[in-house]
Amino acid sequence: MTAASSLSTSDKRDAILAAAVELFAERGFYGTAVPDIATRAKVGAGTIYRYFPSKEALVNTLFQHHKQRLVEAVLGGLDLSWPARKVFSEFWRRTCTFARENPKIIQFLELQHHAPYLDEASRRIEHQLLGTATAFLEQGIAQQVFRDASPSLLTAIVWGAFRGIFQGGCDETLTLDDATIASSEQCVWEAIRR
Amino acid sequence: MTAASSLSTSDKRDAILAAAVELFAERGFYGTAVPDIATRAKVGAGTIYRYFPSKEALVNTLFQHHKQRLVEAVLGGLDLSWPARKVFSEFWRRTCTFARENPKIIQFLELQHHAPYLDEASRRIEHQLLGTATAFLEQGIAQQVFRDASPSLLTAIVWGAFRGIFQGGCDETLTLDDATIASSEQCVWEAIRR
Amino acid sequence: MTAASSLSTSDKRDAILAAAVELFAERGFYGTAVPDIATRAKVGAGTIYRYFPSKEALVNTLFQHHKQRLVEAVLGGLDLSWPARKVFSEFWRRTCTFARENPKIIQFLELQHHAPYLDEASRRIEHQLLGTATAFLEQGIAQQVFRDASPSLLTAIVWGAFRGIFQGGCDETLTLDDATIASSEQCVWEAIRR
Amino acid sequence: MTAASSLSTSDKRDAILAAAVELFAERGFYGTAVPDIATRAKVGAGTIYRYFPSKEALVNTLFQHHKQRLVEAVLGGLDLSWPARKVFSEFWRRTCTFARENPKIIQFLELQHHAPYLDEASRRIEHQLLGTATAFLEQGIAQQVFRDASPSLLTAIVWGAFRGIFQGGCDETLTLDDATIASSEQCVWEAIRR
DNA sequence: CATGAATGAGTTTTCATTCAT
DNA sequence: TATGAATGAAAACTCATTCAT
Repeated sequence: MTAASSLSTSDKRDAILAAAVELFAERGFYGTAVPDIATRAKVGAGTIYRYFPSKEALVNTLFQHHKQRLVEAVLGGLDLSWPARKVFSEFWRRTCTFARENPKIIQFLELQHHAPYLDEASRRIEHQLLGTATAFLEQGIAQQVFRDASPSLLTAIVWGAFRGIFQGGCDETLTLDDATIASSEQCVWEAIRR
Repeated sequence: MTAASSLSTSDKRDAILAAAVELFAERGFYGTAVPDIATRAKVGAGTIYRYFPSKEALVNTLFQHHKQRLVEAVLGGLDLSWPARKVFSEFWRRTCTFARENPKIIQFLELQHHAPYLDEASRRIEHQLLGTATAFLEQGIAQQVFRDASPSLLTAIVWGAFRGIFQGGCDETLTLDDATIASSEQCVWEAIRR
Repeated sequence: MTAASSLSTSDKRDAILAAAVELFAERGFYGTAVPDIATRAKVGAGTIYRYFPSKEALVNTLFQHHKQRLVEAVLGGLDLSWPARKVFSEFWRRTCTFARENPKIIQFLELQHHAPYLDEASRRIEHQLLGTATAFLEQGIAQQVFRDASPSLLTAIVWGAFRGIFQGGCDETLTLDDATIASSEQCVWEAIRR
Repeated sequence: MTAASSLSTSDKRDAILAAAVELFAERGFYGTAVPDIATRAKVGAGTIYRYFPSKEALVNTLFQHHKQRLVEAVLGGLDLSWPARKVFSEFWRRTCTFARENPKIIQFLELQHHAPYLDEASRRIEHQLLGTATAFLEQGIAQQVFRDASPSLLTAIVWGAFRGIFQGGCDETLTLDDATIASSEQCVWEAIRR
């Protein structure tokens, strides 16, 4: 067998992950059959079980991997000691850009929110972004940059607004272009600033 | 036989609806088996099919019923010719109150968003609240009460923020008390006002 | 309650029998649901079980009743000592007339042929007509009126031909008018006569 | 592993078809449960759905396959320009031989007559044998070989008689040996000849 | 290592039968 | 006596997972 006629091991695993994230995003976990993932990944159904012990393990692997990517894309190199306005602006721009470039992944991540099949590791990572956001907001509240409200409330508003906008993009009632991102940033900033 | 020892026909239907809305809210449509609904409703599995022709018909009945209740609770008696600030305030207070009193229902409604098993009637009613919101925002934008942004964007931010806050309430990272509602209203108003 | 507002006991039983024979003829035993019989008979589903202990008992009652009626209609007052030609002619005319006047009943009886749910009594009566026919044919063979073949074979041909013609009537590829009956009698007579 | 210890894919499909035709012949379509077919075919219940999309598709596949086999066995190489007596003789001998060698199949085919679950293709093929028979009889009537009766009537008598004889064979009131076949051919020929 | 046919437990749904009214 | 709502066992069918090749 020549190199061209087969995929390397890692490529197969990646094909499975890519197919699964799309299908889970489109139809949800219970709505997606393992053989359908295999078909879209162009591998045999049994092959999936060489890389993942179960459908649940697969969805958890995906969740942790992509949540991590999101965290890195949004927080990587962000310095919370920068001015709050700049931090927020960066955060918003990065989040929206990530969403624009990886809509299926955001859709996938949001759909799995609090799902019963997520394991401990997935649940832990789910709170990572939230934790950093809360820390940032607490600091800003103390410095009287942000409204004197619970950091959880401000986090809920900011992340909720992002999800609403992202969903608008998916529904095609909204276009996630630069102008919209800038405009939305302004709105959400006003929601939280003092 | 005493009145307490048996349920009337209508009570059984109601028990099925109540059990189903809870389970769908907790586990989603595909994650909920019909016999689970029957068990929680304390009826036989076959009984469900005396009231609803299929699991899909059941979820659509629930969706339409509760979405209608939400629309009425939020929009009933609301006069869009009132000052925008007052309309918004009423809308926000009513929405949050409904969510506080009917958390499972909000959770259920949000989970079914754009689900493939929703029928035409469900999809139509899904857009009713959105349509009124957009009309209200358009009017406010024209009157320079709201920011000069697309009404869809403002809708996405307001409804997204509400969902974020509601989810915080479910996660118990937030308490939906009157103070939080008032505080959040202020935040979201600032997000959209000019 | 006045006499006009309710059916007598016997009328209900008859309504059930009439509804059941039609449905069994149209859809077969397994294809007919008991509640459908109740609906067509305009009685409650439970009422059927006041007259018949089970669906199987109902079908056996029907089978025995109508098979008996058929036997009487075909053999009643027939004297096997008449000339064979006349006996056959009477038999054929009576059978075809019964079929023309009671198509559903013939259809029902033929559909249940050798069904696993028929009980001993039904199976016994199923052979009654056959037995008389065989006796008649044996006598005719001995008298060299009929072909020198096994009476079972002649019976099979005569009854098979009748069923074929009857089915043609149901399919509307044939009209069971007097001319057709006379013509068919001639054919079938030629098949068996010496 | 030896050849005997496993079945090829096609063997499994064949085992399902063979088990299904027997059970449908014995108990009818509605009286046969899919798991019963699986048990008799010695496959898992799910396996049936790898080869046939539904129970209805299975029965239609069987019907079309075996009806086609019957048509070929009876009509293959038959030349309607041969003398009518010879054509009839061949037809009768072939039909009876097929029935003797494939009793379950004849039983199966006759039981499905005009069943509501038969699809268009099945219904079309059902009329093929009938059509040829009618054409042959029409020609013979025109040539004054056959009785001056409607071809449908003669067809009904011939096919009905065959079914009666076949059923006698199943009931064991008749033996389908060569003598019986020859004798029956003579009888039925007399029924239709001028 | 890769496969995909095979499986059986689990799903949705039907229906003969019961029983409180 | 008559009812029809209620039931649960069993039907058709699906799909996560296994295993022989």
